[in-house]
Amino acid sequence: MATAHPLPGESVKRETVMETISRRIEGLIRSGELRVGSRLPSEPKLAAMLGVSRSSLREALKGLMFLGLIKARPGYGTYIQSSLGRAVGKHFQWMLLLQEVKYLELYELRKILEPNVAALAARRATKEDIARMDAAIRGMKASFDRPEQYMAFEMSLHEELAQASKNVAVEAMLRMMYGALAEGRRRTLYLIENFESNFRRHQRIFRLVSRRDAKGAHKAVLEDLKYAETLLRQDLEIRDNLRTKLTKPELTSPVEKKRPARITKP
Amino acid sequence: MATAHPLPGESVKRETVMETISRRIEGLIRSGELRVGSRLPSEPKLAAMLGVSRSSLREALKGLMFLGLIKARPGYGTYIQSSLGRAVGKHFQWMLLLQEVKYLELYELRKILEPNVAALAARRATKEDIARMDAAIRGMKASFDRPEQYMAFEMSLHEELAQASKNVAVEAMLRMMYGALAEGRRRTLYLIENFESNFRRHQRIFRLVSRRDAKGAHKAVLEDLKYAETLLRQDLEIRDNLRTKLTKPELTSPVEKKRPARITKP
DNA sequence: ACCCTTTATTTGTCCGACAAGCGAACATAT
DNA sequence: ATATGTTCGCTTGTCGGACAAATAAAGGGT
Repeated sequence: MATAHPLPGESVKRETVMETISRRIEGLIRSGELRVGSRLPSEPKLAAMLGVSRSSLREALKGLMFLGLIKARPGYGTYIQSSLGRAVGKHFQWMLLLQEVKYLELYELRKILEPNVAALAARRATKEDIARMDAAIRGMKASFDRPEQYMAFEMSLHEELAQASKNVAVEAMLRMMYGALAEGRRRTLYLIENFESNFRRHQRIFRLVSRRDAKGAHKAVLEDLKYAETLLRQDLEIRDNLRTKLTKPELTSPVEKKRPARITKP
Repeated sequence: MATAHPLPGESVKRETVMETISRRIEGLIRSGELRVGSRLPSEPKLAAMLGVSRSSLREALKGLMFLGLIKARPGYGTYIQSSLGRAVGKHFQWMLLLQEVKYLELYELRKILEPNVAALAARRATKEDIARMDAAIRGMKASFDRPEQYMAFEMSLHEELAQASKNVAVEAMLRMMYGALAEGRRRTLYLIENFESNFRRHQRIFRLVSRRDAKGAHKAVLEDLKYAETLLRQDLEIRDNLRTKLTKPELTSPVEKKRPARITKP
């Protein structure tokens, strides 16, 4: 018959209602009828417009909601919102959860992205950007004894840096990565054995950015990441040693559930 | 009091069923009960297990489907699949659609990511990776007269480079960016006025990677991107001139739709 | 001028039903 | 006995209707 290969390409499946609605809404946006912030028709009306039931429409809208494209509030309506919300990082968080992304790989990605982002920020940050970074730095300095608050301020500093790069694509990428990174935040929290040392490195980065020293900021961020990576690597080795010693073979059985056979009728 | 800031965090809204189910499924994956490739219970059973109706469950599953986490086939079942599918780039495509990402910003991001990816690939590519890259190169050489086929081979070359970096996080980021880039593919297609010149630059990159010259590959990719960026910039200037000459002020009115007032009852 | 209640609208959830698709078991024919 | 067509149960896709919860605007009372 046709091919012996499994033919990885899509098979000839009918278009589902969800895809249809997705395309229709995309068309509405392309034509300019729908903009960011504008309100969608109510679900019954939209369902009538598209010629589908409200149930099917709702499933499609839920999909767009998961993507962060629209936001629905009961009694108020459904609105198109910027997709730069914090839901953007969901993908990466799930990938990390599914063990597809190793934690050290994220640090390699960070070493590629963040130094360049700092360099861009050093060139393009406005006075307001620098003021917000300064606020984050001062917040960090005042939170040596509150680890989670310290981490929150540090994260806001990184987000301000991303915003100061004045590149929305770069900002979205970083936000996504930070979302995945926050997933394992607890793992790295106790790694900061010395908050003052961590603070000094961040303060140095901030000063270089505020002085428009792009190359210096690039170098400082890279050094900071390398240092953090060594800490993480040591921690992973310790954990790995523990795991190999306490191995539990009966728990590692990858039982693959097969489709249960149908019960025969007598 | 707590803080004078507007407190950008979420307000105290009740958790919706969708979020609950999302968390529950996340828990099932964390506990190892669900792995990539394993089958979820059928919708009626799962709804009973979670104590919700099938409708609500389906909406939540639809959200996970949009994220590319699960895949459902009628009459067969719902399975957990790798999230590295081609649906990953949806976010970026939508952002580009919503005019949140400028096209030139994507090139700035490319200039940050791709040279480093090429350097990683030069260090880590296996023989099989290089063989696939060679196939892509040969495909490009044989497609000078078929633009879309040429672009397809060029894209596959870039994907092979990403895969050869042996970093899934980097690969996912690149895949996402290429998805957005493909959105404006037609715009850039005719910019390649000289396919042989484009081919030579790519061939040079491939040779440097196959010879394990990380620094050389880094430099070559950066030069290629700068060249492509100048072409794009010229094109954008031409388009901008046309637009300012043909300006239609009556179309620029950003009419913000307000919620329609309720009709008073006499 | 301020506060409370009412009311229409909108989204969230649930239920029941049927169609379409799939795979395994069964029945039949060659 | 092998091969082929059919039946059957299960699963997802779609539909329609119904009610609850939330929201904002209008209206009324103080």
